[in-house]
Amino acid sequence: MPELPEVETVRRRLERALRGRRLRRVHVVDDPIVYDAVTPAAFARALRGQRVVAARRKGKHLWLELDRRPWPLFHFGMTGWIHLDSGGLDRRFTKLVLETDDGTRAVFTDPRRLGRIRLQDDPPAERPIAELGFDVLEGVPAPRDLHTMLQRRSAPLKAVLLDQGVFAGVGNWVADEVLFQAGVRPQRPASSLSIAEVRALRQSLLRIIRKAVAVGADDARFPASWLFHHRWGKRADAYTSRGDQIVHETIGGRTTAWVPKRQR
DNA sequence: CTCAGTGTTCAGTG
DNA sequence: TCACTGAACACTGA
Repeated sequence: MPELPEVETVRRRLERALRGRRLRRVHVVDDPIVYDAVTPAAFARALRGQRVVAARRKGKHLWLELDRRPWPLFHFGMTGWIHLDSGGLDRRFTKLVLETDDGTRAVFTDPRRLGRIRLQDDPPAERPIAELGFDVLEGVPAPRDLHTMLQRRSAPLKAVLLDQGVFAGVGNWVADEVLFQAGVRPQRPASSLSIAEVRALRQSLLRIIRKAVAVGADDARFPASWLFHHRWGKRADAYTSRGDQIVHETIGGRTTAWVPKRQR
């Protein structure tokens, strides 16, 4: 379930587990779809024996800084993940295992194979990270600047929130939660928002991202008032904690859960 | 058997 | 070129 809060949570775990450690073993699985523009063998060769300096992230992309380039870069797609607790994993979906000199293991898995493993000399300067907009944890523009950016976009706000070239790290659940908490209808043209609405949207975004990251993306610890707890399973009897009805429709090409009574 | 899905990319259109 | 839309990708689980 990888949107920014989930990826940031993995980044922090990886940094704690791998920082300063040497990669003793690199086990790769032959998968020409998940390994993008690099063969698994070449990927393994580049990593083996290197020391991990840091774990970095921008938007939903995660990479390891090693003491020698190139560096490994990960994107999780819809179903990818990196596990540090390798117990109970379904071996069918394992694409990569990194083992450090102290025996720690990090396992990349992805059943649906929409995730990507890459090898790059300078990830922030190369595609796809170079094409990202601002990271919604690190650098959301001031309300006036954000308003100016949105003025130029006629697409539904939901679609613009999902545009990684603008809001890097926002995914389907975060977008719906932001729109719900800001009280804005998802189908509104982005250009139609007033400065006051942009301010509310921005505040909701910051609050949601910071809270989700603070609780380690553990949804059981998301506030009870969040739409998140009620949005799953397109059931006609879905209601918010305040008893308002939730509707589901496709907006911006994605299933969108929203509350007509609260969003204008 | 059918369909939805916490994402991205590409083709087609205006 | 750019913005926008919808389909494609790939696969599991309900």
